[in-house]
Amino acid sequence: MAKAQFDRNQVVDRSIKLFWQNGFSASSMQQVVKNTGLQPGSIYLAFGSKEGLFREALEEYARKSKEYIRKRLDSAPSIGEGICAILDEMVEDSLRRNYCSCFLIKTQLELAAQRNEFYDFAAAQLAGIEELYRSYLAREFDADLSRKRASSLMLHIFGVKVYSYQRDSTARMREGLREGLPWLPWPQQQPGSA
Amino acid sequence: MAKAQFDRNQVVDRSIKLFWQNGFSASSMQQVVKNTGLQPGSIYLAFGSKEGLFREALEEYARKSKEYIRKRLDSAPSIGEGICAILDEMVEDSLRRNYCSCFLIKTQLELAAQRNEFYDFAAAQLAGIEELYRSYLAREFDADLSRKRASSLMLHIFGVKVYSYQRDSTARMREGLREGLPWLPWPQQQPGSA
DNA sequence: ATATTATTTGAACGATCGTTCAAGTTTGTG
DNA sequence: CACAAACTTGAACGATCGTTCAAATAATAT
Repeated sequence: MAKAQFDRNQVVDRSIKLFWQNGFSASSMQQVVKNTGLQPGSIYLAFGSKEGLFREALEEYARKSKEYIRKRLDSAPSIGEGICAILDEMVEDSLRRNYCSCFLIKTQLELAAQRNEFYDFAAAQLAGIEELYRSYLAREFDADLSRKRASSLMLHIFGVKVYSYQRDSTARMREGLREGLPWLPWPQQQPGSA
Repeated sequence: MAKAQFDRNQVVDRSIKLFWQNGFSASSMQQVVKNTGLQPGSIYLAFGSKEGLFREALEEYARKSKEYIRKRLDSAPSIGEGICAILDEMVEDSLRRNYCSCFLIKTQLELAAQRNEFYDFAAAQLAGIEELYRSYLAREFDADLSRKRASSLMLHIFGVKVYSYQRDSTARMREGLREGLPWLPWPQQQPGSA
């Protein structure tokens, strides 16, 4: 009884990369074959279908995204400072050569018309991320304020994930975030030495 | 020399609807045939290719979007009030059964990985819309403030265009907009009669 | 009315899509 | 070592993709 000769995690990671970049429709199984090195038969035995592979990729991406937020906020001196750090890194990320927004957002926009399971999943995961932020904020603010600030935060995050495609947008985004989320403990701007 | 027997505007409008909903990849020429009533040959004589039709659809959508903003701001009592009205309508729009965000944003996200002419066009048009808002704001604020507020406005618009997919999000978006764009002349909340 | 040109028709093309499966290979078990 | 189970291989399938084009039709010019 031979065991799988490939690393499932690696295959899923490469599929995340492919689907994230090109979307579901524009990614072909032949590209998956090229990117993973597996033959069609192996992929279909392991994942069942293109949708099965996409599902696992999307689930893994969502899991990692939430894990990242938890890790960042758990290790931060305060929730607010943690959020500031996440946002700054998000803005920084838009400078990457192959910046491609957020896999969940892209999936939601691409598949909204079909209202299929992937759209539902992406929407639920994004709602889950808002809930995650809310629960952390609830440690420092009352329930009502936490809810309001979590949704305001998500509105800004979505904005950044789209605005990032604009040329030289980092400075404007940083400014916009500080204006729109004034309750966050943004680091004071250091005065110049002159 | 027979003239075209179809209404080009109508064909483009129906193509906008199709491409806007499903995206470029997931829209097939056979769907275009169904939705427009034209035969393949007629479409290819008139538009050259799927890309040619998509180009005309995207251009027309962008033209109409800018026209809409100009019309709304020109007829408003003040630029600020006009922008408030546009934003409120945008939030209202998210309640539509087949809400599908913004064609330019969706195109940008879908085709960013290929960095093709459509991505470039969508990015340029979105930048053009920011510039449009900036030029209107410049009538009421100084140059620097207009620039900052136009980009803050775009950040919020992008956020709304994604956040709209979340369930029951209108109230949260309205609140978030009023918090994030406090310099706009939002109508005072009417006190209850009791 | 006739010739000419513009447009429509729709079957058909090659390419690529997602997927299958019989045959071959590898691994674990007795 | 022999057997069986698990996995890999990769050619091939039918469906659908975007696109073409010869023939038919409609509209104008003379």
